[in-house]
Amino acid sequence: MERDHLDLATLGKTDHNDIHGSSVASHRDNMKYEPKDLRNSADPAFNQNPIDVTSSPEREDHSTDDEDNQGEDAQKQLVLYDPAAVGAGEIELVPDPLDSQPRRNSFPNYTSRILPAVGAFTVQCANCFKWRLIPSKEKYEKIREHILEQPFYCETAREWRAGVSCDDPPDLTQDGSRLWAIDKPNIAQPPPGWERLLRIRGEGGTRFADVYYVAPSGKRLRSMIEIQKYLQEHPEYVAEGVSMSRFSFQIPRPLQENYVRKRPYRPALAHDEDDPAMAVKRISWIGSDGGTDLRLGMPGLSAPIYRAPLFEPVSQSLKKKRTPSKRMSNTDAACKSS
DNA sequence: GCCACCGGTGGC
DNA sequence: GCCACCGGTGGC
Repeated sequence: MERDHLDLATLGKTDHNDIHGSSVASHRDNMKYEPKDLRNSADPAFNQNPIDVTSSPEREDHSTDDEDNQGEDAQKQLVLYDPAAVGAGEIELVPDPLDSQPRRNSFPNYTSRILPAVGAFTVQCANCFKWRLIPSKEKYEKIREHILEQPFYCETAREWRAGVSCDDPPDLTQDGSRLWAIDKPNIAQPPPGWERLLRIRGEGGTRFADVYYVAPSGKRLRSMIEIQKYLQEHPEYVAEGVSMSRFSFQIPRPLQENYVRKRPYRPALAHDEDDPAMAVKRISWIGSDGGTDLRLGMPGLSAPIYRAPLFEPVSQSLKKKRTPSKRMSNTDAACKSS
């Protein structure tokens, strides 16, 4: 059985003490795209999620134990789910026809199968941690855009669901019947007339998903550079106020470990490329690990459609891990991983 | 021929 | 490990 659907969820819990909402600047409105700048930008839309999101399904349903620690895990999450596994009718929202369109991959290494698609959008209440379904992709994007400064609460959902409160049961739980992934916070809404498409890749691939922007003309753009070129070629959009800061190609992160195949070891060319012995080692290492560990059809624990429990702790945020002084050399990494 | 989907690669 | 970019290609 294959998943053919996926839910998007936003984890809304924030540590209120950490909110300095005024920092969302509207700089970067020029056309010049400089990736280096983006990495160091204060614009959250271009930065790594600054706060860890550890999936905590057990915590989600009993909100008693240390919520203080949960406080800093304020982000958004995507939920991937298989409607066939959860039963029809539990989730009636069909957020986006484009995203929900059944897709089939055709790559040689894959048996033809349905690719996951976003099936619903959900956000976690910053107060009770319960998940609330968001009725549309547009609404979800709107909430996501300012989730750090404007946390989501169950009461927020009253806009489309009268009287809902933290006392109501959650709309969704991380019960293992869906795939969950972490979304990035504070991604700008696409400009009017544009669409931001998230395409989930098949399991066992080299990356989890791709983001495309679809211009009003229908043109699909897949990188900031392409956006920049397109805007330069179509100054009418710039005149309308479309700027680079309205785009982000950040993808969510799957909560399921091993959904994405690990990248094979990359030799440290700078250190050993002069050493013939090391060169041989490199070749043999790559050769021995170059197989396709696709992990497709990995049996679940109970029924075929269900999978092993999904909610391993997610890796720390990049920001924490990306401490240059702590990075292992590639040689060390090779030793560790073998 | 187009394009959606995927892998490779360089950089941090 | 993660991100960003982009080339390749099978299926339509």
